[in-house]
Amino acid sequence: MTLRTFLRSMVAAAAGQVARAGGSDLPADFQPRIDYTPDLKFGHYATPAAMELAKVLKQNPRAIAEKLIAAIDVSAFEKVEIAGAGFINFTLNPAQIAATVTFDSVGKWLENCRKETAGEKVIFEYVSANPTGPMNIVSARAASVGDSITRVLRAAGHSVHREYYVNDYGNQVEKLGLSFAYRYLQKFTAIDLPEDCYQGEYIVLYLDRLIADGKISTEITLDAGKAASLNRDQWIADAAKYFAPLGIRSILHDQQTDLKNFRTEFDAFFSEATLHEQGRVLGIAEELKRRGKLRSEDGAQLFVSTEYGDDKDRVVVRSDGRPTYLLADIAYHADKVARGFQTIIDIWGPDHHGYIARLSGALKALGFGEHAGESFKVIIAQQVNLLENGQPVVMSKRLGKFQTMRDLIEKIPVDVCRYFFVTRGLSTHLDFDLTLALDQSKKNPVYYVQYANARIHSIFRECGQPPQGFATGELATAVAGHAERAALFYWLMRFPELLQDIARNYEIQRLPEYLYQTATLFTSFYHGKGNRIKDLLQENPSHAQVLLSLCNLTTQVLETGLELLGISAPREMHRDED
RNA sequence: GCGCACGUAGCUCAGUUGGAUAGAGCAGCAGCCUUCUAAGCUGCGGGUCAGGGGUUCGACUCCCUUCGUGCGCGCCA
Repeated sequence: MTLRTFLRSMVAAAAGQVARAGGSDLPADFQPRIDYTPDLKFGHYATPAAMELAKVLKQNPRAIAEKLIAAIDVSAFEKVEIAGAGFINFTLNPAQIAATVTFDSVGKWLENCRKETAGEKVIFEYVSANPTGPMNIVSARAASVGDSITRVLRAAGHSVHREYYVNDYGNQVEKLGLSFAYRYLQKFTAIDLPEDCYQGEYIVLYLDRLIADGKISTEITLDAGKAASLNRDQWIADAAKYFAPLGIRSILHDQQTDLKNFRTEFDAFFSEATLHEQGRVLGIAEELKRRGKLRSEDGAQLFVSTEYGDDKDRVVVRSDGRPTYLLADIAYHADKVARGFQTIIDIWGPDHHGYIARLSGALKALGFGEHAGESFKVIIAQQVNLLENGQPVVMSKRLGKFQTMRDLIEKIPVDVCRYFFVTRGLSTHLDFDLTLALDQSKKNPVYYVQYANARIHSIFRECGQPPQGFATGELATAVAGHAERAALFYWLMRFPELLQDIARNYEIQRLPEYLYQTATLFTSFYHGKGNRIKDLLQENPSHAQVLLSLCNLTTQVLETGLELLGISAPREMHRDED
């Protein structure tokens, strides 16, 4: 259990009792807030429950706080007191901590805390870059954040399916095939690349690879003579059709490689084309029609998204009978529902926020959200301004001159990239200065966290002690009266609570922040008077053992936390001499 | 024009479903290596939380409004 859960149930029981005595019932789902005190001198946890109850009971908060305390077994605590407008501050005693946190490894502790979570069946979609070119920096941001959130969701007890949607259907696929065809023809003939082709040089690189690998069929293969004599339009049409799936496959393959190198894992890559092939895209239009959510206009079918807060109704079937991208996306999300997911989360790029209303409207129209616990949430990953030497790097996909995710990984260590992306909330635009990231790499916060962990293992090495388990009761007793030890210990006790919070609000940036603070508190303990374990080993061996166990708890939290962020946790680090 | 975001220290950003005195890194200044790693530690300076109004015991947080920035407003994806 977490200490917070322990306190929450205690305060909830007291609040119920006080409310009943005051002649009113609390809402069935009333959960008192349990906050951290702003300073350990106020205690370990605090609750503003009396202020919340004051509204319901129409009584003075401090008077209610008195009654709440009377309903709690105060003798079990070190101290319970009322402060300010009516906060109740709790100072736990070691026996309570020993009884609540009873595990000798952080892994087992988290495993036990998972039982507090009503595990949801979650599908988390992120990155989903078009398979028509290399991934950009926003994809890298979404990859870091999405991957880390899903790891935390799992650690907190949810079942998570990680998915990547592949837009391998429609205009852009044809456009890609055409781009390959023209690039191939250009090798033998002077011909301009049409404007509606992908202009990037990467097409040529992929083409060269296909040629080198002997992947081009004899009907399409060109040589100088054939290029001069062929029916050009016919060849282009055939070649475009031939190259399209090959190009998609090659590009997707590279995207998967990049993601893997970025330590971003997916459980499935979902092909849009399969939905079309199975008739499920137009099928979902029928379903919407049955539900009275389509209307006709100029021969096209429109989804009445205005009923769900959209600016205007949106075309889902064109007048020529072809479905739009929106319809395919509706079918895709309907498929997620059909697969039994209750919580559907997408991370989208910055240019898609106008799209949320129509898609969530469509899900509502199809009945998703009518059952308790069903939710659809879109998180928008805002744009990244890439800077080099303080100057913006121009990113223009059209001109094919854009910074790719691969460039990023090649330039900057994955540990630094992932930490950097995940430290900022997704909803703000962020400046990423490549030069700065490299120049300051030695001072980068991620190294500070890793260094703290390496230091702990250095202690283990120096003391000749392999990491042992930890006994929380003994620790709580040993840290009492030592500012640095206590600050570190009670901070570590929050770890599972933090994961529970992130699993609820998806604010992943709180994890790196927490780990940084953990490193700071550890380092300050490390330098603190009387905390030098190597010396204590002779002077006071039992004391040394307890402090080693505090170190062990710290490293387990750091290593688990870094793992959740996909960042390595080296146990030995050495400075490069420059 | 309409819609959705964002605006916090010189710079980049945190700020727990509204909670006690608004924080960190970088940059700046002053100290600290016979020490389990100085990739470190200690201290200092730095803020009308874009402006104004409202809601309440309490607002960086919620509502309204003004200003600024970004994005979206296709029978493209």
